[in-house]
Amino acid sequence: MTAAVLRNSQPAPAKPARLTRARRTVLLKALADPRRFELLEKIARAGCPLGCAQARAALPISAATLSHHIKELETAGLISIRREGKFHFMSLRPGVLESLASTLSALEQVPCGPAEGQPR
Amino acid sequence: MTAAVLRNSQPAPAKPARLTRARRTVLLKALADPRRFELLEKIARAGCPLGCAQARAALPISAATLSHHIKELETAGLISIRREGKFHFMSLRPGVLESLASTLSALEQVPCGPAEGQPR
DNA sequence: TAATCAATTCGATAGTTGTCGAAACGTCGA
DNA sequence: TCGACGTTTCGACAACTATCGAATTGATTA
Repeated sequence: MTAAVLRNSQPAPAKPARLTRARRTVLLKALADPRRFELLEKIARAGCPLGCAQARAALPISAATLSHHIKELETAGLISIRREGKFHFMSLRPGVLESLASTLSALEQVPCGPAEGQPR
Repeated sequence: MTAAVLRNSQPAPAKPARLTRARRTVLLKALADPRRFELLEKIARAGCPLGCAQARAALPISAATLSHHIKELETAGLISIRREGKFHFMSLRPGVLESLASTLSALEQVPCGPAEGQPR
């Protein structure tokens, strides 16, 4: 926990590898499906690599659909999969969400117009 | 201008109003279309409220499509529109992208496993 | 080798959505 | 009041995608 907190307490000084437009779109599309996001949440929250069976148990979808979503997340570069025999374990790829988040935040830095707070 | 700078210089101390799942999905869907994102970028970068005509000039789409995208962005709560006579001016709604960004970043705070940096 | 199990792929389907042209609506100026 | 213009709505269409059951692949075990 301390390590995580430390990593977090440094204000992440804006180096998360700028995203191309195409990549940004791919990421956003991958995240825009609610079930897929939920899956990603499970993977992220698990901390340790998550097995497909566990994912399966957590989501009310068929194996085929789960496989589809996993492939999407992997293709988008959001997760990586370690394949061990017939089991596959998924883990969050570090830094990717960070990059996207900072891309989004960057848009908020309005350079000029102060008035449009409540245009009402 | 000073007001905006001030508001911006405070580091937005991490309470950007937690998003519900539904809202998060709506936002992600709204951002996941490349043209719509581009439009949002234009609005954000313009600083001052952007007229439809300017948006129109900047994007290679028909008026109908533009209107559609504008509605999507407004429905998602990403922009607000000031309607003055026959002209409409769009501006970024402050804080929304921030909320989403922090939601995404929050997923990266792995609680336990520090080792899966490169599962290789 | 055969059976079993995990995961993927295939084929199909339903729902969503980005796009446009045409028509409609609202506002402004003549 | 009329016409011009900016924006929206309507209707339609094409492309995409989430979903599933069934068939397949690949690995483990009997």
